Amino acid sequence: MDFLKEIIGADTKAIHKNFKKKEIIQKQGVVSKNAFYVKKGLIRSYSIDKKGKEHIFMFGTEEWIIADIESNVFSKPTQLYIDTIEDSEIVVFSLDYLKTDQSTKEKLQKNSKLLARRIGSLQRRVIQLMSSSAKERYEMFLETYPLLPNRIPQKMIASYLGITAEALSKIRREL
Amino acid sequence: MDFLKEIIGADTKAIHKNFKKKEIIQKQGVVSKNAFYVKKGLIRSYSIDKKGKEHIFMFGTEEWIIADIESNVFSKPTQLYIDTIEDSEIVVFSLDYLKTDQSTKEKLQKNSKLLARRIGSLQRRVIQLMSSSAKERYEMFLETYPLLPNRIPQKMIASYLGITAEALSKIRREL
DNA sequence: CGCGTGCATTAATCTATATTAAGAAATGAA
DNA sequence: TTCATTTCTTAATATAGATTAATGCACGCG
Repeated sequence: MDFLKEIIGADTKAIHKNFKKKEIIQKQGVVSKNAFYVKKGLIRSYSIDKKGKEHIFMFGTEEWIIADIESNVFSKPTQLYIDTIEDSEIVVFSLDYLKTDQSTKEKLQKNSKLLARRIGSLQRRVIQLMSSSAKERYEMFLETYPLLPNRIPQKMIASYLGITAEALSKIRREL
Repeated sequence: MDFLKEIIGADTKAIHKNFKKKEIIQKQGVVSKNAFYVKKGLIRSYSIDKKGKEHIFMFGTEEWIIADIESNVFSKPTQLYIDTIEDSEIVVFSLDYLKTDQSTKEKLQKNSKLLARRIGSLQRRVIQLMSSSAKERYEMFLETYPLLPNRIPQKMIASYLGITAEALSKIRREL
C-alpha cells in the first residue's frame, strides 16, 4: 500500500471496497477514470468480441493495478470489462496523476516507470502472440505466472492464451 | 520538432542523423538508452524468432517515436531490431526523462500521456490478435494506416499482421 | 543493356487450432 | 446429501492459415 501512495499521492481519494466473486467492477463502453489496485484476491480484465466470445487481457493478483489506462487518461470509452475471479479487496482510485497540481515530480517519475513496465509486458505479449504456438505460449504462461494456474479455471487460461479450452486440454495432455 | 522538445527538454542532447534505406539502427539484444524520432522517412521495429522469421512490431512514419521503452527505462536488452524502410532523417535522443534533475513536471506529464497512448495502441493490438481473423486485421490496418500500404512491400504488411505474404495475397484477391 | 535477386501471386498440400458433440468430473446450491 | 450447473476432457470433423513450389514481374546493379 505504501507503494500505491507513492504513485497516487496521499491526497488522492482512494476508496477501499470489497467485492464478492464474479462481481463486475467495470463495464465495456463506459468512460472510466478509475484504476483498481488489488489488495487481496484476484480480478481480470477482458473484452467480449462480436461473436460473444471472451478474451482475457490481463489478470490482476495481489499488488497489481488493473485499469484501462488510455480510457483513464484520454476519457475514451473502455474496451474492457473488469470483474472478480475471487472475493477481493480492491482499492479504487482516480487516475488523475496528470493534473499538475496534484502530483510531485517523484510521483510522476514512479508512475512513468510503472507505465514503461506495462508497455514492456504488452510488447512481449504482442511478439509472443505473433511468433509462438499455443503450446509455447502456455509454457511461457506457466513460467511467468507459476501460481495462477492453481487459482483460475482452465478455460480462463485458454482465454488469456487466445485459444479454446479444448485446445488447451489437448496441450496439457501432451505435457 | 517543437513537440519533441516539449517531452525531452531543450537541454537533452539530441543528435540528428541521416540513414540510407535498409540501414540497421538498433540490434536485438543490446541495452539501448536511445529513442528514435522520425523527422522524415519510414522505419520499423521488429523481432526475429528462433526460426529466423521476422515479426514487425511497429512502423514509424513522420513524427513517430520508435523505441524499446522498457529497455530504455530499465536497461534491459532489447527484443527489437530497428531499421529503415526508406532513406530517413532521425533524431536520436536519450530517454533520460526519468532523472529528476533533467525534467520538469510538465514534460513528465506530456511523457506520461505519450506512454498512455502507446499502452492504448498495444492493448488494441493484443485484443485484435486474439479476437480477429487475418482478413479483419488487414481491414483494420488499412483503416488505421491508410497511407502506409503505398510505401511498404506486401510482405511487411503480412509480417505486421502476423501472417505470411501468401495468406495476405489471398485475402487481397478476395477483396 | 541484360541479368540476377527479391517480390507478388497462384495452387497443392499440410497442420494447428476451431467447432461440434458428448460424457465425466467437479462445484455449488437447496 | 442430492440435484443442477458449470467445467474439463475426448474424439470427429472442419477450416484458416502455413508450407512448399513454381511462375511472372520489377528493378537495381554490373
